[in-house]
Amino acid sequence: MSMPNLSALQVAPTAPGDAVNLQALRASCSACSMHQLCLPMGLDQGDMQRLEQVISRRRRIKRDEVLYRPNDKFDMLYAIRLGHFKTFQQNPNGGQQITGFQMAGELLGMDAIGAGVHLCQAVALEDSEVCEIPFASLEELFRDVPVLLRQFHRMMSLEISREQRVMLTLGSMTAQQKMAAFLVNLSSRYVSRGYSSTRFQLRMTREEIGNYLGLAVESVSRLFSSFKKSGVVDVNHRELELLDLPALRAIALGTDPCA
Amino acid sequence: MSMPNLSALQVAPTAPGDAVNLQALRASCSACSMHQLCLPMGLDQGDMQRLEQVISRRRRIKRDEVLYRPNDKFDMLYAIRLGHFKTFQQNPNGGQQITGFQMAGELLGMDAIGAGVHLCQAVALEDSEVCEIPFASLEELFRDVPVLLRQFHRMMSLEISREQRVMLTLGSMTAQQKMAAFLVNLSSRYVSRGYSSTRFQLRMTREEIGNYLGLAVESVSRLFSSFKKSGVVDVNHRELELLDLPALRAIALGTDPCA
DNA sequence: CGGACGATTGAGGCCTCTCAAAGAAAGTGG
DNA sequence: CCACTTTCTTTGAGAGGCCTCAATCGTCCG
Repeated sequence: MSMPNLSALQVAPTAPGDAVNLQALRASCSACSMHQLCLPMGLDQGDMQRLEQVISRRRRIKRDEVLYRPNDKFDMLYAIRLGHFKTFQQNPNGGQQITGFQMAGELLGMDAIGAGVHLCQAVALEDSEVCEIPFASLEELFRDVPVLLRQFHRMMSLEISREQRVMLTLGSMTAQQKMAAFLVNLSSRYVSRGYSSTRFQLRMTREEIGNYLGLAVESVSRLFSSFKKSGVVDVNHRELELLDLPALRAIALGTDPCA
Repeated sequence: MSMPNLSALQVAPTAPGDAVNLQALRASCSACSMHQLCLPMGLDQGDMQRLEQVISRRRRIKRDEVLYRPNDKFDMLYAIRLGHFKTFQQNPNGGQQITGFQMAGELLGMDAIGAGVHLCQAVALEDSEVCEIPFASLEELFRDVPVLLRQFHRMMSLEISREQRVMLTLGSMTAQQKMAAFLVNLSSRYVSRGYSSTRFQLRMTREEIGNYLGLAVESVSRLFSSFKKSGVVDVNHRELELLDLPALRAIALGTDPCA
C-alpha cells in the first residue's frame, strides 16, 4: 500500500522574484493517464518520483500557440499530457512542411538534441498541456535510472521508425493509399490511448492533412468525399467515423479489390 | 605523447570452441578515420579504450550482402567503417522502399531499439566494413561515460532530423528539386568526410535513387541528362561531377532563375 | 450580421508514370 | 579472352493522376 500522491495539487516552489504562477504545477506521472505511453513506463514508484522532481512543471499551451520555433535553444523535452500538436519545418520557398502530428503520451523536441537548437516549429492544434522536461536534468537522472534511459532510447527509436514509415507512405503510394494509411494510423494511435478506433475528431484542417501527405487540399477533400460515397468512412467537418476499417487497411496496402 | 595503438592488429580473443576468425579484429577507434563523426567523437583516450573493448569486432560485408533483415533480433548497432549501405522497408505490394543511404561514420540499426527487432533491411552497396557494437554493453558503458551517451543521443537525434528533411523533400518538391537536393546532400556528406564536394562516385543505381526519391527510374535518368545538358553536372555512369554546386542548391531550394 | 476561414466541387493542364525498345556496361562461363 | 547473358541506362510516346485555378457554400467568431 502506497500513500496517495498529491504532488499534482502542489504549487511548484517559486523562484525569488517570480510571480506566483498557478499553472506551474508539479507534474505527477503516477496520476497521469499517459504514463504507460510516456517516459515513466516501466518505472517503479521510487524512480517515478525522481522523474517527477526533474519534470519542472506542467504548462498549458493554447490553440495556435507556439511551443518552440526554429533556432530556439534546445533545453527542454516536452511530454504531451493533453491535446494535439503539429510540427513543421519552414520550406525554403515560404511554405511549411508538416513533419508530424503528435498527441498525448508522445514526446516533442527529440530532433533538436543533435543540433542543440530546434530545427522545426511545434504548434498546438487545440488547447493542450505539456510536461516540461529539462534535458540536462534528465541526462543526470539517466545515470541512476537505467530503465528510464532505456525507455528514452525506445521512444527516440520509435520516432525514427515512425518517420521511416511516413517516408514509405510519401514515396510510393497513391493519394488514396496515403489518405487511408493516414486514417488507419490515427485510429491505431487512438486505440492505444483508450479511445475508439472508429470514431474520433480530426484535430487538423484538410490543408494540414494535405501538407503532411504531400497532397493538395482539394485532393484531400475529394478523397474524403469518395471514401464517404463508397461507404468506408462517414465524415462531417472534423467528425470522423471509420465505417469499414478493414477496407481502409486494404486500400492503404494497395490490396483493395475495388481499386 | 601517447603510445601508438596497435590493437587493430590483434586478433580478438576467441571463445572456447570457436574457430579462429582472422576477420574478428579488435576495433581501434583512435586509429579510425571516422572517429570524428562516429560515437567516439569527443571522448578522451581512456574512454575511447573502454569503447573499443565494447566493440566486439570489425566485420567485412561484401557487396549485396545483408547486414540485418526485418524481424532479426536487435542486439547490435553497426558503425560503418568503410563503404556504403542502403536500408529499405518491404512494401506491402512486394516492392521495397529505400529509407536511406548510409556511408562511413554513420550508425546503422538505431531504428530497431524501440521494437527490439529490426524493421528494415540493411544491404551493402559495395564491399564494406562495420564495427559491431553490442547494444547491451554499450548501455552499460553509458553509465560511466556520459560524454558517450550524449554523443549517442546526438546521433539518434540527427537521424530523426535527417528523416524529417527527407520528408520535406518527398512531400513538397518537384522531381528536379528532389534530384538536386539529393546530390547536394551527398556532396555535403562527402565534404565532412574529407572527400571532394564536387567529384564522387554514385554508389547506388538509378533505380535505387528513384526508389529513394519517389521517382521512376526513367525520370532519374532524364533528370541526369537534363542537368548534364544545362551544364550543372557532368555524369558518366556512376562517375559524377557537380559543375555548378550553387546552381544545384538554387534548384533544390526552388529559387532557380532558369526553372 | 458580416468577414474570414475552411471545405467542396468542377474544369483544364502539366508533370511524372507507364509502356516499349534499344544501347551500354558488367559479370559469367566456356 | 571472347561470346553470351544479365543488368543497368537511356530515350521516346502516350496516358493518367494530381495540381492549379476558380467559384460557391458552410461555419465560426468578432
